[in-house]
Amino acid sequence: MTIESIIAKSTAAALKELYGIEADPASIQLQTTRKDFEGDLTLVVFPWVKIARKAPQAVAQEIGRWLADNEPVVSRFNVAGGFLNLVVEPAFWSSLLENISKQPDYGIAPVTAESPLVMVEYSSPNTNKPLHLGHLRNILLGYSLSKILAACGNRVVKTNIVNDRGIHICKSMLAWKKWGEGATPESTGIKGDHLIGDYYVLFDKHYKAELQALKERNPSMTDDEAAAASTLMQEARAMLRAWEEGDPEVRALWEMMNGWVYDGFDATYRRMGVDFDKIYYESQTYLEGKEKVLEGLEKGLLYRKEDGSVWADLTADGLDHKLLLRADGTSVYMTQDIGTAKIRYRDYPIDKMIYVVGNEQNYHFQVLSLLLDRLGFSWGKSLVHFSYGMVELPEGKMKSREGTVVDADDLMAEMVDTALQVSSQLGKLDGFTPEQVADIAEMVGLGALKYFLLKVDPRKNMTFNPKESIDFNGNTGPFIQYTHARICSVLRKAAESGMPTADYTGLQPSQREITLIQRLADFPSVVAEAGRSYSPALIANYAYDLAKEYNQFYHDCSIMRETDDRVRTMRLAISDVTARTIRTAMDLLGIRVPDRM
RNA sequence: GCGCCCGUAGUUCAAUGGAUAGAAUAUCGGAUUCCGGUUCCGACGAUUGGGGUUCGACUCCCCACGGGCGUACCA
Repeated sequence: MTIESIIAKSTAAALKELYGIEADPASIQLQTTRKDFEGDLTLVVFPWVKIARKAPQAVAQEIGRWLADNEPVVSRFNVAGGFLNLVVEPAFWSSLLENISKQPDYGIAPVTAESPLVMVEYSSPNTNKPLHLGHLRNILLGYSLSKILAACGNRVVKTNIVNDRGIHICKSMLAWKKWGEGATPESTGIKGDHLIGDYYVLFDKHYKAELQALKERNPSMTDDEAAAASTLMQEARAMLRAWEEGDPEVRALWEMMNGWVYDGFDATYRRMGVDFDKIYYESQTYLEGKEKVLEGLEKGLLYRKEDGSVWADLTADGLDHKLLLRADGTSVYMTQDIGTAKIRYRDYPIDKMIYVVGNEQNYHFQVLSLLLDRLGFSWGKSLVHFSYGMVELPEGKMKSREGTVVDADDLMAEMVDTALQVSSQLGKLDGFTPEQVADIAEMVGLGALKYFLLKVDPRKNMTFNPKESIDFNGNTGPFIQYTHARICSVLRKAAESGMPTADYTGLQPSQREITLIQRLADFPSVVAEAGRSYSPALIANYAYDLAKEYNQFYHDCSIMRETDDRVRTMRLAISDVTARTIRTAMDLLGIRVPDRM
C-alpha cells in the first residue's frame, strides 16, 4: 500500500466525518509538496470547499487537524491557502525503503495467462532502402512501449509488418538486373539493405534522366505524360505484374534481393538491441485483405462503382469515400492493412492493437479504425495509432532528395565511436580488456542515442543533436549511466570493506534522504502512468530526475565515512535501490547500463 | 479550400485544471584538501497575440498569427 493511498483513505474518512461527503479514495489526488513548503505530500482542498461551505483555509485546517489526530503516518501539517501540506512520520520512510529493497522486481507488475493481450506493431519498413533516423525513433518507441506495457501487467506481442512487395522493390530489382552485373553483398562487401538502396537510387537517377530527355524532345509534354511514356517505368510495372502472376524468374530475383535486405535489417535490429515476436509480410497478407473487402461487399458494407472499383462510404462518420480495390482488382495500402489485421486476429486473440506509425498517417488510421470496426473486428474501434512526430536535425529537415537523410547504421557507428573516444581520452577504461572497452562504448553510444530520442514527448516533432546527446552532463543517457556506474562503485567498495551492517528499522532519515526515498516510491506509479498514456518519455524523465536527486544526496551524505552502522546501512540501501531502479527504468527504454564506465 | 497536430527562457525539452511555470545547455559567479571534478550551489532568462469558462488556465473553448502534416487508384 502506498503512502498516497493510505492518506487518501484517511482523507475520505475525514471528509465523511467532518462534512458528510462521500468521496472515493481513488479520486483523492495527492501531490508531492513543493520544496519551498514544509511537508511531503499536499492535498488540494478546493474540490470540497463548496460542499463544506467554508473558506478553503478552514477546510484545509480541519482536514489537517483530523489527519494529524487520527492518521498515524501524518505527524503534522501546515496550510497555505487551499493547500494542505502534510508531514509524514519520518520513520515511515525508512520502513518504506526497507520494504522496497526487498522487492526483486520493484516497479514491475506480474503478468498472468489472463492478462490482456496487446499487440504492438513497429518498424514496418519498405524493403527498398536501409533504415534511417526516422525509423530509429519508430523502432525505439515501439520497443520501449512494448516493455512498458509488459511492466504494467499486459501480455505483449511485438510485431513487424514488412512491406516486401510493390513497385518500389521492382525498381531496385530492375536497376540491379540492368546495371548490377551480378553484384551481391558478398562480392561487394556492402550490407544487403544498403546495396538494394543503392540500386533504388540508381533507378531513380536513370528515370529522372529519361524524363528529362523525353521533355527535351517534346517540350509540350506534361510531367504525367512523360511518366507514362517512360520505358523504365513501364518495365518496372511489367515486372510488378509478372510478380503478381508468379513468374518464377521474377519471384526468384525478388526472394534473393529481399533476402539481402532482411540480413541487413537483422543486423541493424540486433545492434539496436530490439526484436520481434512475430513478423508479417505484406506479400502474404494483401490477398487476405482483398478477400475481406469482397466479403464486406457481399454483406453490403461496401459498394462497387461502375468501373468495378470497390469503395467504403465513410460520410456518415464525417469522412470521405475511400477506395479499397482498384478497377483492375488490385489492392491499395488500406486493403493490405485490413488483410494483415485479419491474419493477426486469426493468429492471436488480441484485446488491443497498437500501431506505431508516424503522424503523417493520422488520417489513414482514423479510416482503418472505422473500416475494421465495420468489417467486424472487435478491437477495430479501439485500435491505437501511436502517432509520433518527425525527427529533424540541427541543420533542418532530412530530405532524401537532398541526400541529408541520416542512415541508422552510420549513426549508431558514429555514436559508439564518439563514446569510445571520450572514454579513452578520460582514461577511465585503462586496465579493461579490449572486449570490455568495446562493450561499454556500445552501451554508452547507443544509450546516448536512444535516450535522446525517447526523452521527448512522442507526439512532438523533435530535433536530434548528436553532439548534445552524448554529453556526459545534462539530461542525457550517459549522465544517467554514469550515475549508475558510480553507485555500483560505492556498493562494490562497501562490500569489499567488510563494514558491519545494522537494522535501520525506525530510523529517521534526513530531509535529503526522505526526498530520495519518496522519489523511489513514485516509480511504480510512473510506470503505470507511462503505460496508460503510452509515453516512454515519462520513464526517461523520471530516470533523469532520480539520477539528479541521487547526486545531490551523494554530495550531501557521506556513505562509507559514516560511522553510525544503521545510518550507513540505510544509505547503502538507498544507493542499492536507486541503482536497481535506474537499471529497471533504463531497461524499459531498451537501454543497457554499465557497472563501470 | 477543408481536416488534424504543434507554438513555453538564446537553444533543446518538462509541467493528471492547482501554490512563485521546472530542468538542461549556453553565459557569469561560487563550493567541495571528500566514497570517481563526468559532482554540487547561485545568478541571468520564457507561456505567440486577443477574448472567454473557472476559486484557479501553459493546460479547456473561440478568434487571429506562425510552423508541420494530411486531404493519392503511392506505401
